[in-house]
Amino acid sequence: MENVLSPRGRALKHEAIREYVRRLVAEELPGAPAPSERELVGRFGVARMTVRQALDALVGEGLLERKPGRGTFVARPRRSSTPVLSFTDEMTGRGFAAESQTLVLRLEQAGPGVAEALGITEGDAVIRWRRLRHADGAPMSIEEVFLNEVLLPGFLKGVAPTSLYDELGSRSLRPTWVQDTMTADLASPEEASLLGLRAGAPVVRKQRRGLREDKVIEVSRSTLRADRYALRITLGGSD
Amino acid sequence: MENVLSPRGRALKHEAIREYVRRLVAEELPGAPAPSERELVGRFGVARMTVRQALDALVGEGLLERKPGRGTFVARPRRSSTPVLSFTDEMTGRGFAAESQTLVLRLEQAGPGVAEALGITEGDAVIRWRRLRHADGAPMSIEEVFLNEVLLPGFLKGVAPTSLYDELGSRSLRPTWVQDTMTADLASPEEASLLGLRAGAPVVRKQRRGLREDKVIEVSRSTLRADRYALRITLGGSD
DNA sequence: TAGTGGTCTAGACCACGAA
DNA sequence: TCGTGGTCTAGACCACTAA
Repeated sequence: MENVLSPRGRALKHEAIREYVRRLVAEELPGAPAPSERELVGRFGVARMTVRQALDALVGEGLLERKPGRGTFVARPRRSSTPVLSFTDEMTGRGFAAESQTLVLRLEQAGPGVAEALGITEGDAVIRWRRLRHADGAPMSIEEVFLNEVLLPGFLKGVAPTSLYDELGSRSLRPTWVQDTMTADLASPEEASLLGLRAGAPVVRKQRRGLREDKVIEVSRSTLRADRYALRITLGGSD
Repeated sequence: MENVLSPRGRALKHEAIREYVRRLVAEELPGAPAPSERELVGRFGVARMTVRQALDALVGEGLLERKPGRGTFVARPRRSSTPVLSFTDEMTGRGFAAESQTLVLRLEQAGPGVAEALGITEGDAVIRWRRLRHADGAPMSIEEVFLNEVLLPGFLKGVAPTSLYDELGSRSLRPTWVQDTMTADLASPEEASLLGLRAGAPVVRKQRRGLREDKVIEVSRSTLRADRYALRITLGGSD
């Protein structure tokens, strides 16, 4: 039987089995049994090693767990480290409505600091996007993002997207990991005015480098109201 | 040939091969070739699937990477999320000498907040340990840790350990993951005095729950000088 | 006792990369 | 062309769990 589905050639049996089981199990609760290995051998007419290869992948993903002598079961989702979220995702996740107001959106020449952080040359074109971000209508933070213009042709011509990360995602440029640096400081008069604070109120300063496959996609500086924002992170393994 | 090495019985061939390769490769630089699968088949007199099982484990650990058509090679260490570090580890890693001065170390009854956070009952015995922490001789932070006394019998009788995490490690209670919450604030007069700041200077407040296998080991509150401390974290996948 | 996952064999053909 | 990893077969015996 020939197969022309994937450009690379044949459909792989272990992939077919893996996706079959993934779909079967998608809506099951943790602890529900998955098909046994021998059952899948029968269903797909395949060697047991092939079934095991498929299940190994799902076990590696944390979707399934094996219990020797008992069977294979849907695993409870593993606690994981804090994922990379956009402001919008983060606020939505906390039950707030995220809005934002663009203060600056234009092409500039990269200064030395931004060039260094983005891994480009000083004077190269960068997109600078400064926004005042609200949660449930109240000002929350000032965010200034710098993007490498070369990676984002036509970015300025489109309507300003609501979520930067969604827009990057549509170009397959959503950062998959970030390096954040955070500290505390006092609000400057301008910041205080934008954020509705008195000058000298405490703020969180956050710098971010967003990367994908070791390429810097995004560099940003944010100033957040300390009275409304706490960073919550989970670090460490998943035992 | 009989084998009595492991209490469970036989030595597993794939484990033996895995550890053999791990040792071989331990001191190699990234990019160095690992033995080919067929070479290991010959050396161990074993089926190729068995060799693959051993190598799969090492690939899963990120120690090796396969390059189809070329071979198997030592992988460059994967960038990982920020590990769980003690204050001592963290300062040492940044090139500072870590010291600390105990302000309070005694048994108390858990208040409602601490009891909740530790997952015990209000009034249960907790160890409270408050320290002023220095880096290179200058005050850096005030840290207050609460520990479940039941898990740490005799903790107060011993000499106060330098590193809490080392002490916990010796009892197999070192947290393997932590939930941190951080925000910015202004130093109280007492904090300012201890930290050598003027009152109203910005500080970072960090709350931590340290866990091991879903059991809360440690709860802490720290106040850090914002002018000397920035939190650096890496989040996200490892592509 | 019957079923499960864990381990293991001794082959096979394929696509790919380097020489 | 030759060696590599990727896939796959059709069995086997084992320890363990649950009925």
